[in-house]
This record gives sequence, C-alpha cells and structure tokens, in this order.
Amino acid sequence: MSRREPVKTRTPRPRRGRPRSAGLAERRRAELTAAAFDVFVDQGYERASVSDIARRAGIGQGTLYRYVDGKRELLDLVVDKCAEELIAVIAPDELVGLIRTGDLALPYQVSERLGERLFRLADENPGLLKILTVQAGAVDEELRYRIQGLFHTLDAMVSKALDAAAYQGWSGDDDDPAARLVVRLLPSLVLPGMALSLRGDTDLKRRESYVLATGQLLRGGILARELQ
Amino acid sequence: MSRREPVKTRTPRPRRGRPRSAGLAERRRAELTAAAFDVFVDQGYERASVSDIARRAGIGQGTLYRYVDGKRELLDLVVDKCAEELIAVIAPDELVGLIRTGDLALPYQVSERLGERLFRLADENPGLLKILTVQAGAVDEELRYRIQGLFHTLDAMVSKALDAAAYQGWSGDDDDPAARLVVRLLPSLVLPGMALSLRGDTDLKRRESYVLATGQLLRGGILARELQ
Amino acid sequence: MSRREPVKTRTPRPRRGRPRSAGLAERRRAELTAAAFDVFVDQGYERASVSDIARRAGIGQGTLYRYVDGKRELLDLVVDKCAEELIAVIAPDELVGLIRTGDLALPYQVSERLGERLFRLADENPGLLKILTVQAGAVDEELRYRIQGLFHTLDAMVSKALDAAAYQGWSGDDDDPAARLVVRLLPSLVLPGMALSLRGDTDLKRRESYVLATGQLLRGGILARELQ
Amino acid sequence: MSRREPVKTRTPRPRRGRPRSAGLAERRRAELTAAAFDVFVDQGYERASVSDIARRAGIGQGTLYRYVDGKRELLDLVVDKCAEELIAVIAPDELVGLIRTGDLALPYQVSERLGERLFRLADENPGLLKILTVQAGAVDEELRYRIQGLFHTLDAMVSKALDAAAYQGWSGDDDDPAARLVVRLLPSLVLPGMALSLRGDTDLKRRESYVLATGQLLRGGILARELQ
DNA sequence: GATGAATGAGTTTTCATTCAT
DNA sequence: TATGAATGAAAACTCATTCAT
Repeated sequence: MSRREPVKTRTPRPRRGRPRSAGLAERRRAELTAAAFDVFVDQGYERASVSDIARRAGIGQGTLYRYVDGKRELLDLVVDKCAEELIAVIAPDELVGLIRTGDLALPYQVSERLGERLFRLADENPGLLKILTVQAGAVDEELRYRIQGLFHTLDAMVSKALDAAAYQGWSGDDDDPAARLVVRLLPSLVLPGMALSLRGDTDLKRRESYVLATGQLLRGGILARELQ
Repeated sequence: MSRREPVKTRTPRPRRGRPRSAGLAERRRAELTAAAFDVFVDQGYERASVSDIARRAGIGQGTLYRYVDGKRELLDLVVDKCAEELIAVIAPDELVGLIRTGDLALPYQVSERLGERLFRLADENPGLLKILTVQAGAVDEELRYRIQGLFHTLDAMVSKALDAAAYQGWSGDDDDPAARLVVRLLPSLVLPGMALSLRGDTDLKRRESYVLATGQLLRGGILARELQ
Repeated sequence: MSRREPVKTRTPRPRRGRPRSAGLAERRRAELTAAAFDVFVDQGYERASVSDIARRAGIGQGTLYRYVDGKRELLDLVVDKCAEELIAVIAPDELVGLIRTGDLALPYQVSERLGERLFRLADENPGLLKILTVQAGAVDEELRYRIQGLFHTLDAMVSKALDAAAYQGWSGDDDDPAARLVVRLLPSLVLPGMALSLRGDTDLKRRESYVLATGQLLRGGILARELQ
Repeated sequence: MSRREPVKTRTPRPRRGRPRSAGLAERRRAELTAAAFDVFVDQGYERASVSDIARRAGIGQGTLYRYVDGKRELLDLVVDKCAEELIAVIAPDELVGLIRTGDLALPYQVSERLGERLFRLADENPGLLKILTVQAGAVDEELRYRIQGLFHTLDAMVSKALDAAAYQGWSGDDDDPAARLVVRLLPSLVLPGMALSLRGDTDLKRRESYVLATGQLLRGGILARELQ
C-alpha cells in the first residue's frame, strides 16, 4: 500500500548483553507516537515542536532521538498508527464475518454499517481524521501518497467484503456495480469532508446536518433500489 | 523647531515628479497572489518561504512588503482568490438562470451539472482544491473556519438555486428534501476528498474511478426516484 | 567648538542658468530639519524612519535626498539647530549687555537670570533638551563629543559674560572663583537631569520639586554669601 | 492515541542522565548581562546586535535565547544590574550608620560623602552612568520612567538617611529644608550631566573641572551657612 | 541509558538609499 | 525637479538536531 513500511521495528543501537528491559524501545516509540499524535492534533505538524512532544511523553528531548529518527519519523509513526486504528474501526474482516453469518443480508445494510462506523469514528476520535486528511496531507507529496494508499487499501478491503457477500449469494439485482463502487469509496468520500468540518463541540447542528446529508446520500444511492 | 505643530503636512504640493503609477499596487498584489498560489501549492504554506514567493513574482523580497503585509496576508489573499474562483466555477446564479429557462428541468440535471462543474474544476485547477482544503485547513483554526464558511456559502447559494427551481414548478415528488440536502452539500462532500486524491497526472485512472463513483453516488441518490 | 561645521550651506548639485528659486535648497533643508526634529523627539533617532520625516515635511522621500545627505545628516542639522536655539535662549551676549547697563548688578542675579532661562526652556521646548541630551547622546561617540562641545561653548560664553561683569566692577568679594565656576557650568549641570525627568504633563509636581531643588542649589551656592 | 488525555505528563521519572547543572541558568544570565552591558556601552542599545552580545559572552546566538527572552530583556537586566550597583555605591544604609556613629556629624559632611561616592562611581564605572542615563533613556518611555523611578528611590533613601541624622540631633539650624532637598536630589542632578561628559580617558582635565564645579556647588550650598 | 545544553542554518521583516521616469 | 518604486543588507528570533556528561 504505502511505499514506506509501516512500523519498521528498529532497534536504534545494537546492544550488548542482556537487554535491561526487553520491549523498552517499542514501548518508548509507542509513547512518543501517542504524544506526537496529541501535539500534532493540537498545533499541526509544522508548528509542533519536538521538545513539546518530548515533554508530553515525559522524557528529555535528547532521549527522544534515541528511539526515533526525528520529527518527520514521528509523523510517519503517527500516520501509521492512525491508519491502523482507522482500519480497526472499519473492520472489514468483521464485515465479512457479519455478511457470512447473515447479520448483514443486504447491500444497504453494509453501507449503513460502514457509515455508522465512520460517523462514530469522527465523533470519538476527530483528531485521527484531522491527522489523516488535513494535517498530514499538507506536509509532503510523499505523505499525501501514503494517505491515498491508505484509502486505496480500505477500498480494497471493503471490495473484498463485498465480493464475499456476492459469493455468499447476493442476487444479481442486489449486486449492482455502481452500489459497490459507492460503498467501496465511502471512506475516502466522507472522511476528508468531515475532517474539514471539525470545529469544537459548538457546531453540532451543522455537523449533524452534514452527517445527515451524507447519510441521505448513502441511503439514497443504495436504499433507493432496495426500498422502492 | 519650537514645539510640535499639530499635524500640518504642509499644503499638499502640486503633483510633480514620477507619477504614482495608478493601479500598480493592485497589479502587484495580484501578481504576488498568483506567485504565492503557485508556491503554496508546490510546497505548502509552512515550507514556502517569502523569498521564494518574491522570486517567483520576479521582485525583491523588500518590494513584496510594500504591497503585502507578510506571509500570512498572502495566504489570505490566495484563499480569497480561490474562494472567488470556486464560486465562479460553480456559478450558482447561472444555475438559477438555467433552471428558469428550463434548460435544467429536473433535479438530477441540477446535480449532474453541479457535479460536472466540480470535476472539471478538479481537472483544470487542482491547486485550487489543494489550497482550499488540505493546505489552508492545516494552518489555523481561523482559516479552517473561513473555509467552512465558504462551503456554507456555497451551500446557501445552491439552496437558493434549488428554491428557485422548486418555485419554477418542480412537482412535490421531484422536490425531495433529502435530494436537496445532497445537492446542497455536494461541494463540501466531494471537493475535500478529491483534493486529497490529487497526485500528478499519473493516477488518472484512479481519479477517474473516484469521479465515477461520486457520479454514481449522485445519480444513484437523485436519479433513483426519477428513473424507477 | 564642535568638529563639524554647523550649517554647511551646501548646494546639493551645481546648477546651470538662473536658479529657479534662489533659497529653495536652504528652505527645504530648514523644513526637513524641523520635520526631523519633531519625528526624532517623538520616536527617537533609531526608531524614526526617513519616510516619516519626508512625509512630515510634505515631500517625497526621494526628494529628501536631494537636499540632505541622509538620516544621519538630518540628525546633525537638528542638533545644530537645537544648539543654536539653546544659545539664543541663554543669550550670553544679552547677559553681558544687562550687566553693562547695571540691570544685573550682582552675581546671584546673573545666576538667577540664567536659571530662569533654563527652566523656561525646559518648559517651552522640552524636545530640544531631549534631543540634545538623551537622544543624540545615545547615537554616537562623535555626537556626544559635539554636545560636550556645545556645553563647553556655553561655558565659555557665560564665562566671558562674567569676565565682563568683573571688569565692570564687581568687588573682589563678589567675584568668587567657585561661584563663577558654578554659574559657568550651570547649563551642563542642570539640563541633562531635566531632560531625563521629562515625562508628559502629568508629573508637574515632581518636576517642580526638581526645579525648586535646583533653584535652591543655585541660590544657596551663590546667594549664601551675598545675603548673609 | 484515543482522544487527548488532559495533561498527564506521565509520572515524573526518576532523574537520570546529564544533571541539569544547577545554577547554570543564573550564571549564564549573569554572563549575558555582563556581555550586554559591555556591548551596549560600546555601541548603544539600538546599534548593538544580539549576535555581538552572544559572541562577547562566548556562546552561540541560539544559546542566548535559552537564557534570555531577547534583546529587550537583556537591556532590562543590564539596567537592573546598574541600578543595583548604583544603590550599592551610594549605600544609603551605610550613610545612616555613619551618621549614627557620629562619623558624619554635619550635613555638609553628608553631602561631601555622597558627592565623593558619585564621583568615584563615575571614575570607576562610567559605563554604568552611560547606560542609566543616556543609553537606556533613549530607548523607551517605559525605560525612562523606570530610571526616573530609580532616582526617585535614591531620593527616598537619602531622605531617610537625613531624617535619621535629624533625629540623631542636628540642630534646627543645621537641618535646613533647602539643604536637605539639595542633598536628596544630588544623584539625579549630578549623574546625568556626568554621563554626558564621559569621553575616553582623554578629557580628564575637563571632567575634573566639572567635578570640581559640582563640588563647589554642593559645598557652596551647604557649607555656606555652616562656615560663615 | 538519559538528558539538557548548545548551536547554526534558516525564516520573516524593516528600512536607508538609489534610480528610472 | 520631484518622486515613488525597488531593493538588499542586516536584524531578531526559532528550532531540529547533536553531543558531552
């Protein structure tokens, strides 16, 4: 998907003897990633300072460089983590499962399930969206490509779920190519717009109408045929 | 000498010497805005340097400050210009006109027209989208609000067009609130995602499928009822 | 006195034919000097900008350079003008005259007269003091030397007046070397302190007590012997 | 990741690694203050550059900003230091002590002591005077006010010393209000003038006569009554 | 391992002066 | 003659990264 390997478990320096604490490096990297996430969400990548991140992680800024290559790598880690969480939230495998068990019997149910997840995500972790779309996208071409890659991956996964469903026995009528396309691209269609709309908690009304509209859009597209 | 006389800018002498070449300031500001647009699209706001912009505009960096307050004002100018162009492209007034003349007789035609415009914009001026969504959104809360405001304005304009259409005599059936909501929010739904997808000219195929999906989505949503 | 010649009536460029307006250059230089005085008093030398001065003088900044060598020369001109006015206020020649006519018959009368003049000056033209002591003194060694030279000149002039008085027939008792020294250095003793004390019009009380103290100092020193 | 936990700077880890060398900050600030003092005396505040100061302090200019907020704070520090030293030199408390022990029995002795201190100061630390009067006064209204405040403080301290003396038993004759006023304002009267007169070591003769005159002035004012 | 100290490259901005018209 | 336009040198300041301890 993306050209950089996601996590790259690097041991920063060859160590001799028994490592004092085995997973320390990984733990530190995780803490730093979390800290960086917070700071990037707050201030944006460029305005964020490495020392802010170190402070938030509770370590010295020198220490930071023992576990991480620099500011840019922190952003990569954060984006990787966000991608991971995004996929976890969308959970295409679970989707396949639900389709298999018959819990999601019709295409429009798939789309609703997906939409619901996406909106919940936007509610519960708006920072993730901000990072993935607005913030990281503004840094580099390279990063923008990676994020495209992520949405591409989501697309592929959802597509696989839909394939599974088709195989499971959706009627030819139900399995409309246009509908499939829509469901597949749902995340990349909906999320960036939502990220841009994220304000404080103040403009719930506007957000609701946005959410509503998107819902209509989905339901309109998919439900239309089913419901008529 | 004595103590300061109040203001007394002397009697304004009759104009002599090099005439204050009229309109220069506006021309320079326009040139600078264009240069800044290019540079911001290329490098992003934060990485762009004022001297890059001046160089691109073909003037010294000192000169730049004669016409513009600084880097931030340049961004404001660029965003304003983009907003202006975006509205010009969507041309809601023209939409109203077309509805009045009967050239757009059905809601789905309105949405198609709108969609077509948006896609053409993304084709012809991808930088505009990049600025309006990814780049400027990453700079400031304030700027993010302005851009939300812009999309809000578009919403209002399209809404007005739809009102006109309704008044023009769409049947109650045609004038479905859900469809209206979708058409209204089309720009804010579609554009950010497209901006994020913008690569070089290389990934036309992917973009096409994106465009196609969105088209389906629209057509699905609106057409559904008309076609059934 | 100072190492630079005060006014240096320079015609900035050799002109051919009948000069259009004879004293123009001098008039312009005078206007510029006045404008520079105002601006320097307001903002201080370093913070003052040449274009402020040109604007205040009602001419373009390009024009300014036709009559004046640059910012630094403006300061020189201002200092020269201030020096001139300071000497005019103290008017040592008039002092000699008054002594000759018997209007000032006793040393303490000379000192009172002088003190009165200095205080009036501080009241009526505080900017002059600010320039001569605080502002110009902070710019250069050279300028500080010139101002020392100015006070030296005042010293010499007052000294000459006192010589005249002595010649006129002050008794040996009256003509006390210590008193002469005090009177001579009165300006350089009193003025810098006053300049530093100059605030707005608000702290009149404090200034009054300052003035009073200085008066006491003078009167105490000189009057003491005469009055007892 | 998740949404930002409030603050949670982790549990403050046990101190390890390079110890935050205690007192370094204060030492650096002191070094920088000293360097800034030298540079400001040499070049004046406005002409002095931050990198000059850093170089003189033997550190990089980036380092400077670790310990000091910027150029303006350096000036504040320098002025504070000067004020402190000025008060230490005048040592009003010691004055009170000397009066109590009878070492200074008469008002004129107080004034002589004070004068002697001031002249010694001008000899030994002329830069201090330059800063406090000429240089800092030219920067800001605010700074001018602070310096007025300093002289006001000195005034108050000397005044307290004189009160103590009066209480100690100066006769009503000795305790003349005019004389007290003079002694009190001695510093603010004398120092600015001296600062302006400060050249290199070349003009000792002139400075001596200045000092002499001021001495005469004092002695004349105060002694007059005692000696007659 | 951990850390804070150090730093210079790079950024934005100001403004005295020159010059084409 | 008069002028505003142009400009580059210089300044203050920030911060990611390195390194001695």
